[in-house]
Amino acid sequence: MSAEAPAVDKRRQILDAAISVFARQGFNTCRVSDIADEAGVAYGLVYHYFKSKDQVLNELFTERWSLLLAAIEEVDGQSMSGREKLDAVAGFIIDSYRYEPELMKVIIVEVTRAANSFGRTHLPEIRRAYDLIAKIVADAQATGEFRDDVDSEFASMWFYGAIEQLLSGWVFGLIPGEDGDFERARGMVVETICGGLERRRAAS
Amino acid sequence: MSAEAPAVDKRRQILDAAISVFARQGFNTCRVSDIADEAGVAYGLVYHYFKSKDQVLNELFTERWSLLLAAIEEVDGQSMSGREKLDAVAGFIIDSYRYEPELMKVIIVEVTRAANSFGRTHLPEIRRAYDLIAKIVADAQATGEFRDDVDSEFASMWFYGAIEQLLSGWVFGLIPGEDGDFERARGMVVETICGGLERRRAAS
Amino acid sequence: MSAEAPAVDKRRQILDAAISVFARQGFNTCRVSDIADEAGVAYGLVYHYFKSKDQVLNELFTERWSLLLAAIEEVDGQSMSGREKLDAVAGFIIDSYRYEPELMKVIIVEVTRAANSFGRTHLPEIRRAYDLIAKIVADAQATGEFRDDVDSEFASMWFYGAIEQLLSGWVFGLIPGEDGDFERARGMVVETICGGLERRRAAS
Amino acid sequence: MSAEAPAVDKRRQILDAAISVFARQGFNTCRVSDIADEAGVAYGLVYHYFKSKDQVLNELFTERWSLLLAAIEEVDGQSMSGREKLDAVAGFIIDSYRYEPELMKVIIVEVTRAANSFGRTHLPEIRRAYDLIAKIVADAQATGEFRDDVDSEFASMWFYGAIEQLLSGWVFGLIPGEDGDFERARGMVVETICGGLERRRAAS
DNA sequence: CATGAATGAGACTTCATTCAT
DNA sequence: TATGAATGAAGTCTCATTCAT
Repeated sequence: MSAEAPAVDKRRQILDAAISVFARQGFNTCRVSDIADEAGVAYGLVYHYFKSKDQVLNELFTERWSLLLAAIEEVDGQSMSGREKLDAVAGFIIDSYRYEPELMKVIIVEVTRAANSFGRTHLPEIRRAYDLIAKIVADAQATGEFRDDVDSEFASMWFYGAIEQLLSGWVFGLIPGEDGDFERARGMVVETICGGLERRRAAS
Repeated sequence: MSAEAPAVDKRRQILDAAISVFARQGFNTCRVSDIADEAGVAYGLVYHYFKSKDQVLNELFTERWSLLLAAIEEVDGQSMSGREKLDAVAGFIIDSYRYEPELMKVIIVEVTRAANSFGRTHLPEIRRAYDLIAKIVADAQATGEFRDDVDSEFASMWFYGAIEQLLSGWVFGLIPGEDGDFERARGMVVETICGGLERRRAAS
Repeated sequence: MSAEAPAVDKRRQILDAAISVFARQGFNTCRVSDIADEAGVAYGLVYHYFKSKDQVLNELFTERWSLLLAAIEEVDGQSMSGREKLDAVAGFIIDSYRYEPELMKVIIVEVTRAANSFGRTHLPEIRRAYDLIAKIVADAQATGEFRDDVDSEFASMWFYGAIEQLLSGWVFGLIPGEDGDFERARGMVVETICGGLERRRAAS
Repeated sequence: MSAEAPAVDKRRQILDAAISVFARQGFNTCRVSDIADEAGVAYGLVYHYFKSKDQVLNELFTERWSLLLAAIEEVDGQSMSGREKLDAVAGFIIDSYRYEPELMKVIIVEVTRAANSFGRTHLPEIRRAYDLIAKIVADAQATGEFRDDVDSEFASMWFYGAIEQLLSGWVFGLIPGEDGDFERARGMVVETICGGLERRRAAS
């Protein structure tokens, strides 16, 4: 009855194909034709929708990263303890990997760590995430929940780094990534980092 | 009187030049001729000493990573608490960056996170480091110093990931990396991670 | 009452747009989409009216060149001296540039001098113009107006070449092309070439 | 005994091959691989010696055009009548074509008339030639040899244009270009143009 | 050891043309 | 008539590697 979305959205098809190809072969190694083949479209169509191979990756990153930023901001807006907030953030990132491991692999491997190429390009957005996490920590320090002898900016690095390393471990197959592991890992990383950040109760 | 070492060791010169060039431009982007130019040697000489561009990076990585492994092993052999051991390991890595930031940037950016190329190649050595750290954690759990409800393998990831993220922050210029910051950061990261791993003393 | 011509003749619109685009960017450099954009029509419409990009230029050339041929033939049919005829021809060509500089630029730059592409294709028509001019010269030689020790075919080249170079000078901005210059240039070129071709009156 | 020039100068080989290929197929139509094939060298070697396909043509043009400029300047420096000077210049250009027709074809077809690409690039050098010829005319006007009611800059256009058209005629095969024709054409073009430029002796 | 010319496979990108709507 | 998405052949340029000297 109503106008349907087009049966196939070729642009989306290309982006999805790119995720698989980038994840499998890496951005530098794969060819544009690999993406087109994977998407089942003609070579030139990639250039109809995207200005360059770079732009495909940029778009994938931006698309996903803005979800992450939105998620952190939303979490931060709620009235929760610092631990609860960090737990929610960890959960979001880990679930992102759980449900879209290829995309997250691409983002971590090709962007956030690519200090000389895409990382440099997207630095403002990447930094924004660190800053948001740092703010969560700083707020918890202000309420007395977290100790204040650890710089919040640095703490943000420990927290994000620990999680990213976790994802790397799964990407490399170094640590078990079965179904239950995701929840367990999330509990442990929050327990460890927040445990380290929390003010100790006076020992007897 | 005696035969001196050659005034200049061209092989070393090339390796050192490669560090700078890889750090500045990235492995994929730079050309072999850039390395030769930086080293001040003829183009073909790179291929006299190295089988390929890849091998140059492999050598740089292996050279440095084996020092790291040796350092961790040595630390582990000493009779120290878990916290003291991890502190020593953190110190070694941070000092590596402090004194050779370009080399460490190359290793992190081009190898340990390069899941589709060099990271895959050097996985055994990289894993070895994680395993050694995990062992330190496991031993401290066995003595009761560290809580045992956190998997030592995962803990190893948090610890290493936190430090690598720290280095990334410096590489990207996201956090201050002045002289005093190195010691401060080391104290804080150990305090945070070990603090989170240590068994809580009974609260009053 | 009667069917009107369409408010806009898209075909004409495309041809006119092509003149501008070819003049500005050159035939080889411009894209078919540039023509469509300039004309304000859809991409594919160019192919509705023309078989290929080449055909657009062919049409522009033929359209204009046949006017030139007709003009020369008409001039030649009149009872005038050789000088008067050449003056009329020069006037026609110069006025063509005066009123449609872009089109004439395209014809000269992209066709009459393109020895390996369009020039070769349109050689018969181009040659026809030279032949008509040569005939004017030959006739004037037969009447004794022009000296006959200069081959009429060659003379045709001098005459046409001088004028084309004049247009080139304007196209390149090498010589002044203000309003009065067109008439002056015409007078001078005819004076020079015809002066050189005319039988000298006996010197005293 | 003495050091010989290298048996083969590959750079020269490539330039010479480019002349043939550009003349035969045109700059735009030919591929870099055609040049390499014609020269009998590997594809990449073209890029070892030249930064781009464009630069090959630029070099060919500059190399030849500077000879032309030098020749005109030398001619202008001698004590000759205007007619003699123009005769010498015409001779130089015609001989250039006579002995290197391919190169001259390339220069005329691909550069001096290419108003949107190479012609624009080399405008200063091209203009320099016109200016030198204009100076010869102006000097002859000052001595009273040439009439002064024809602008010297315009006269330069007629002269150069007539000769270039002559060469075009040969390139297109429109006029005979056998051995004797070169000298004849030269005599005729000088006779015609200079005849038209010279002050008429008073008619009886 | 040292040099740098020579090789050639490979990738990105462009764009004329077609075609389904 | 009109649209613009889709196609894919083709060409330039790069650069790791080899090799003759």
